[in-house]
Amino acid sequence: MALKHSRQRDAIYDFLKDRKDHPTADTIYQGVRKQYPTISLATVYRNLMVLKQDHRIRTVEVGDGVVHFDPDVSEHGHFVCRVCGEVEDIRVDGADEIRERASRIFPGKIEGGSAYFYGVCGNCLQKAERKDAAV
Amino acid sequence: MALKHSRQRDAIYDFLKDRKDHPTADTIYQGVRKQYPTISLATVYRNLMVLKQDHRIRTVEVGDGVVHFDPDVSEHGHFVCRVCGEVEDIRVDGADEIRERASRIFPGKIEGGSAYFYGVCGNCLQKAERKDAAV
DNA sequence: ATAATAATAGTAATGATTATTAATATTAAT
DNA sequence: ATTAATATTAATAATCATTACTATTATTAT
Repeated sequence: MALKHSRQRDAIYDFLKDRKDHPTADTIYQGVRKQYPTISLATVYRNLMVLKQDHRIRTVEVGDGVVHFDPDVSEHGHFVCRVCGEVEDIRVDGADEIRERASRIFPGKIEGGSAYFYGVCGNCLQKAERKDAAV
Repeated sequence: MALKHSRQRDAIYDFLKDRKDHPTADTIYQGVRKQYPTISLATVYRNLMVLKQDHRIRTVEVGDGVVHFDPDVSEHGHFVCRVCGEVEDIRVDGADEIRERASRIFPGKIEGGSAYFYGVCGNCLQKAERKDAAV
């Protein structure tokens, strides 16, 4: 018996599974604390690692020095807004084609991949336009 | 006058510019120290940020909790070996096509992107095969 | 040469993550 | 259901990368 059931792990996964905003470990900790007031931050970290190893969640690193977590393990990329910092899913066809092409030219074995896009999100773009118009 | 010249910054860039192994700030620090024994780690970090803002280098985040630096700012992806941890450049055609397609479906403005591949590098793959053969 | 100020060295502080440990919860076997 | 084995937890200390601070030094425009 290598892995035992734990209510805390369930609560962590339940908190994360419906979210689309890629929260950090601390955000998850704050959220789960409402249901389990005595849960420890270390417990959150440990279980997030377990869930990742089980491929039930994935990590997203966007360059802000903090690891984000994503309950959607299907193939998709991430967009990071340089203004507000939000992380959004972005689905573009052709990723598997790129992966295949990469496998052909690469001497090792490619098992996975991830794509990141950077720029300004729709919301921040609208805000900037409104500001321009006001001047 | 916003930016003054500095020998330390030159030394940092010179150390990095010919390397293809994406060293970390600490590795760069250890390297530059041979020439500038009194250079400070904080100086290395600060100048790496300056060089990044000037688009003379880029950062590469591979999921090991440390930021790596790359003097090659041309469009290319990165492969990370899950066995030895090495980071290799990988150039696949079609990235701009993907970027364009993403721009079409995304409501914001996409200014840049980066692609990561994960797996086992050629070296580690050979080692594994040799090991299999030995058994 | 001088004045203005950007950059530095050295070090303290921060913040995210991981390690430690005694106590608790889960599970398999009785 | 009890027990025994052990995975998990809460609490907290420790680690490690990065950033902030500050008195001093280097660079540059005049």
